[in-house]
Amino acid sequence: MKSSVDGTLAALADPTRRGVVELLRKRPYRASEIADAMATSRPAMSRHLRVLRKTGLVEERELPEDARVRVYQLRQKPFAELRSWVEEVEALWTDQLQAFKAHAEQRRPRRP
Amino acid sequence: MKSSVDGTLAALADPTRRGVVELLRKRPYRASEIADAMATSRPAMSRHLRVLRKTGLVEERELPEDARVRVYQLRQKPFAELRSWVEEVEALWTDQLQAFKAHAEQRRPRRP
DNA sequence: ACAGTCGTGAACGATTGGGTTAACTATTAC
DNA sequence: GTAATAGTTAACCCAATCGTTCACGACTGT
Repeated sequence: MKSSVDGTLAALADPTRRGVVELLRKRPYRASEIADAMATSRPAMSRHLRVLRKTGLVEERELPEDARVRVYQLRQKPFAELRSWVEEVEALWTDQLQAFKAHAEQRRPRRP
Repeated sequence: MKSSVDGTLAALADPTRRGVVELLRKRPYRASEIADAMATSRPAMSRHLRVLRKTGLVEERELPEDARVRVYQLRQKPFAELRSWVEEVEALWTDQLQAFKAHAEQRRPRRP
């Protein structure tokens, strides 16, 4: 059973791709703009965008007035899934602390 | 400027390490228990735990009654930071959609 | 038709990352 | 004391990944 966040985390692990995500927070950008903004070559960026597409983090559409350019835009679903995964992990802390205290108290410190 | 989440995401990108995190949600475990649970060798797990330690995702402590064993436990801070990063990205969607609609409307479809 | 632009794909090289086995240290048990 | 255990470190191998350059197909403008 592979979690739905595993592709997302792998995609976001790369600093360039994370930069793309942060860029696309503002507004949709075309591929070449993204490459320029991240100071990477277009072939390299093309592959990064492919990864982001396959994991569903971004969505591509065609610009109506110029069929050569592809405009990229964020998709919310993977982020929502990632957030709920993190929240799930975080949810256990109070219990975790209780368990730790309970464990620590039943042990006596060893002598120095 | 490197974000505080970049180490976190890199650490969580590996399935084994993510498995460790999910295991540690329940309670603290000792290193060898973790290795057994993930079905990986102890040296391999040792290195994974080192990564998790350096990024602050886990915390190591010594077992009082046996100084050989190291018990690992989650730390909340990086998860909180990751969650707030995701929330920041998510926060822009309504604006994003508005921007998209505005953009789309000012363009007329090209002729077939 | 021709030149220029947008983006992708392919082939190469370099780097990184994870796994393995084999020492090695520190601690505990006998 | 010696033997056994917990965990890490070191040296090596293999696979995946990222960037580059070059070539290509699709489209646009003139």
